Amino acid sequence: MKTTRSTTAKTAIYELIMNSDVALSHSEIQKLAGDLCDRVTIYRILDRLVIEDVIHKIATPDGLLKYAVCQKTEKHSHNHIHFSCENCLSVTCLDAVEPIFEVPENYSIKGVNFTVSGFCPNCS
Amino acid sequence: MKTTRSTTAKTAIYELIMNSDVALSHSEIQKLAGDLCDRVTIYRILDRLVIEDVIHKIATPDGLLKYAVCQKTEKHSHNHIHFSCENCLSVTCLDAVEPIFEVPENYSIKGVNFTVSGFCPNCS
DNA sequence: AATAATAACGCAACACTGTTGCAATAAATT
DNA sequence: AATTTATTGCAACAGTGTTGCGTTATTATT
Repeated sequence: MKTTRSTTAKTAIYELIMNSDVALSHSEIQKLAGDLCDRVTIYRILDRLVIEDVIHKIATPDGLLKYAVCQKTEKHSHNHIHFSCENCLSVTCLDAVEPIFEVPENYSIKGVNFTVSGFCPNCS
Repeated sequence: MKTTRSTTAKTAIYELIMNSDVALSHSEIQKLAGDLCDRVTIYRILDRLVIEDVIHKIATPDGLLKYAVCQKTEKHSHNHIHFSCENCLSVTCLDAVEPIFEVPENYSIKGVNFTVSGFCPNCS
């Protein structure tokens, strides 16, 4: 069977995302990582971390992908709101807030991606 | 002042989006439009239609941008849920459903982008 | 209806984002 | 230490979106 290995690049990138208070895009991670590894490797590491469920992917209203480690509460939930600042373009997880919604019963739900945009506390 | 003009390409593209029951991406519109106009023109027309507030932009969980004309109810609201099918990749507006949520008061809200993903009625 | 002003267009070129194949490297197991 | 193979780097490619500029076509004005 296919196992997963922990490499220097993978741990370093996980640390970057872990220690950031905003969600990071691939290009932001690339800048932060410097010459840690090739940019293709960053893509592959991000994919793996998402599959391993230690980070999650967020699409901003402009279609840019960002990655964040969410606070794991009692049971981990991706069912929370993200805030996307139109001014500084930062994306943050609003872990405390859980949206309430319903969909028609013939739809089956596998995941949610809720993003509210506007101005964050720093930019208001 | 800068005025807006109605051209054949613009009306045709608006018709395409209008008559589609799912949200359309740029490339889908390009295929449907054939040799109606250059692909750069499609980008510019989409931007204008969004600014004119007759269509709205949706980011799928994979960061792909799609465009749709939403049903205008009594007062037009972009504050509804979109459904993104993981199988057929279609995006539809669930106009009837309005999510309930709260954000901390130091955030100011200008827009929302709520996408639920899973399997649509056709793919369940 | 002809003219003038300029929004919109086509084309070419570019920048950014993400993917794939393959040989080389390094992590985990024996 | 040797073996297995997951992971990496590199090169090349594909898709997505943008910009500049000369030309075309829409709209308003005469």
